Amino acid sequence: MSTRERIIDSAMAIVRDQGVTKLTLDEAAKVAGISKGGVLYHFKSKDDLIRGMVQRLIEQCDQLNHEHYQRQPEGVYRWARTLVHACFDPNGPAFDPVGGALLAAVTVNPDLVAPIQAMYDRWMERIKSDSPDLERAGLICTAMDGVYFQRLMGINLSDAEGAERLKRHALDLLK
Amino acid sequence: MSTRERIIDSAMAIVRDQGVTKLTLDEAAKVAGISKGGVLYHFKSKDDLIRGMVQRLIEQCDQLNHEHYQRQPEGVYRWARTLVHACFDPNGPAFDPVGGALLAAVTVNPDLVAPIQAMYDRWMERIKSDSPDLERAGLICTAMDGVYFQRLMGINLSDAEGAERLKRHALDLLK
DNA sequence: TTTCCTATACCGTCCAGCCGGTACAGTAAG
DNA sequence: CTTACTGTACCGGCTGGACGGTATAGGAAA
Repeated sequence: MSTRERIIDSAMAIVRDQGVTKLTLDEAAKVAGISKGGVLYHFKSKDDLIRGMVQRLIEQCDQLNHEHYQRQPEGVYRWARTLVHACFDPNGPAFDPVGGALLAAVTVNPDLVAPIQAMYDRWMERIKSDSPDLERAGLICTAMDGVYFQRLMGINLSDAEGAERLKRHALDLLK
Repeated sequence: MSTRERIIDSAMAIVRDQGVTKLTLDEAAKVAGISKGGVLYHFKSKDDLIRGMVQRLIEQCDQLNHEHYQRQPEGVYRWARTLVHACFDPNGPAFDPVGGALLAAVTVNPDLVAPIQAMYDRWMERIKSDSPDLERAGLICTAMDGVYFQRLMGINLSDAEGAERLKRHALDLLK
């Protein structure tokens, strides 16, 4: 794996394990096993590093969505179903909150969220394209955001089995 | 209004207007019109200040919920309906992101979210008490979290009228 | 030799927390 | 009444450390 990728991994791990405020160039370098100079060679500023993290997050989300899309049977609500499955995929970025990048971005510089907004817009287009009842699909997608939000914040509205039931219920509504 | 309350107000305003990273004791003091020493007299540390902000947020949420609960007609899903109305109340803490306190808490010290978790637990108890279909109520509450999340992050899944339709759709499901 | 990558040393700034003070009550003895 | 004392609220300077960013040199591979 390239050094650049290792640095992003490290930054993600820091945000996940220690919190956003502990994400410093020094710490990222230490975790990645190189010096601060090395980090600053690959990312010309801290903002740039966060941009890289957000980029990574988006790529992982897109890839996961495409994987699940392929696996979903054709028919109405295919994209919405995809989103639900992706949201609950234990190996996806929705778990193991790689999405700490989001928090880091919002915290340090709200402008860095722009690419995420673009990702949302893309999703919304897809949802629109194959959802007979847009209100219903929208509600469920928003609920998926809620799930993600709770995980990010470390808040639990329901336990593990509750989450499983939520997922099934959402999918039931998309038949 | 007491100085202590004024300081919390100022801290909230800073998070809202300038971002979490700009929340410093100096700045809070400046906005509140007192000195840093004064701030530290009322809050013995920055964490303590944030605790105060979170506390305030919770009180506002609880109060808003009780107001809306009174206004809701009796019957099933009364608490769930309350939550939806509170979430879309333009004068509630869900708008005018006082909830920056949440972000501040998670950012600076994840432990400070604990009171929020307790608030969620209280809500969940209430929802359980009067919802015939718990899965349905849970899905909708989670969607409300999603709405809040999007507002916090400055992300829009849908526009203003889309939000209004979402609200109506949620309430239709709770009849 | 040139290019790519990494290490070391350093600078300026910012910030949390500390602390010695001030102002101003109230209050109680003399 | 007045003096002496006490507690509350607040001020503002200081310090030690952390952090972002720069400059520059070392070294390996091609």
